[in-house]
Amino acid sequence: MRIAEFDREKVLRSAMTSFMDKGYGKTSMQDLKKATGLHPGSIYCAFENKRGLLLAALEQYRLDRNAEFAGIFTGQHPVLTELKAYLDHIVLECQSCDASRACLLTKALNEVAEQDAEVHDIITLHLANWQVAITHVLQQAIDQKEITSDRNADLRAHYLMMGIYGLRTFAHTHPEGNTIKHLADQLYQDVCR
Amino acid sequence: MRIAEFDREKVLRSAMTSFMDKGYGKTSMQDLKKATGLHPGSIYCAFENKRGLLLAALEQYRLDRNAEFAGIFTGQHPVLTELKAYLDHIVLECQSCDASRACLLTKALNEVAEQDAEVHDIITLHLANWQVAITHVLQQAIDQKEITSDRNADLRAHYLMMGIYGLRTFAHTHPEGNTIKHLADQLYQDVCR
DNA sequence: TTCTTTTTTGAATGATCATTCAACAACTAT
DNA sequence: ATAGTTGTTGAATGATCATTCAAAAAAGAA
Repeated sequence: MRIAEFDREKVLRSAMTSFMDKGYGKTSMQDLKKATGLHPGSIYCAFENKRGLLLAALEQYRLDRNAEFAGIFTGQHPVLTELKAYLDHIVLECQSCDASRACLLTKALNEVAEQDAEVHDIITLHLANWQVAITHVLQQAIDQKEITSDRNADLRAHYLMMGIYGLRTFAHTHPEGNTIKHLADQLYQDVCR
Repeated sequence: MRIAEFDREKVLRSAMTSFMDKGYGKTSMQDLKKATGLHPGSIYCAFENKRGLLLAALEQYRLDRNAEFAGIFTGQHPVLTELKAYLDHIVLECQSCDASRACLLTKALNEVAEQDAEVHDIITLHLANWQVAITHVLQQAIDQKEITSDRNADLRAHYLMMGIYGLRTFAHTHPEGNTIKHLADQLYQDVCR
């Protein structure tokens, strides 16, 4: 027996970053070797494929995002306060040095999901789980009378997700100033109206 | 002298479709040969490059979209009526058989603009022109008292664009039913509120 | 220690790709 | 008609890429 030497999480996060920076297709095994410190053979031994590495990276991404979500929606504050904090967090992400490094899910959805049914299904499932979580949050807000019930939580969640997708794309061409912040604030108002 | 035999617009639209279907990177010259009917040498003679073909296709896309825009915003109807028709048009596009074939600009922005400054600038310019056109439309609506002036045309235009970007991404995972239509309707209300 | 099993290493492989090029064909101008 | 110019053809080129593999190294079991 022999135990693998590398730190799986570190490797997966490096791969994630590479895939987000250059896209899956343009990230060569050499890039991945440099980024992860793993030689080609090791990658194939551990993940079977370049595609297998993507799948593993997507899973790690999901875990990280879930942890982030849980760290914000702790239930210690009013739901709407936490929702606002969540949106502010996303705004900061969009405004960060490299906005194009945003959301591996969306990126992979655009690039590879169209040609790979399994990847499509995985990403769709992740996004569906995210939607369920957001719907749950908004339902709580309705239950606690923080927002009215004349539009149900599902509709509001759909709209919020649409807005977040749009924010990220918009940020590609408007990284400067606080346009993103303004848009996020209005999105918040429209979702909670 | 000798005149090129192919129909430039047809060739560019074929290339556009290929790039939208498979992405720029995964569209091989063989794919382009099949799609356009042009042999590699002819493509290089006419467009210098695969990249040159992308630039030409982007320009054709811009022309087509401008024509489409002008065809809807004719000034023959109230501005808001035309805006609603525009959004309905986009909804149909999102719901069409292959929603992933949407917007070459957004697709190229995600895939190649990050690695190619010139492509980035071209796309950013196109999107900026689109934004100016939408702002103009909304300013007309304000001038004609169809909507209030308590939020200016620029803010409304930004929000509308964000929403349209979001709709397209959302459609990738929710092609079914009329979710997209509902979202577009609410977007319309929020922009015009 | 010695054997067995698994990982690591990095060069080799074969496929695919964008691009080039030289021969050829078509059109214009004289 | 003919020369000159330019588009077309499609095979050849060289680079890049994911993947494989055989040898070496490491770690636990005996």
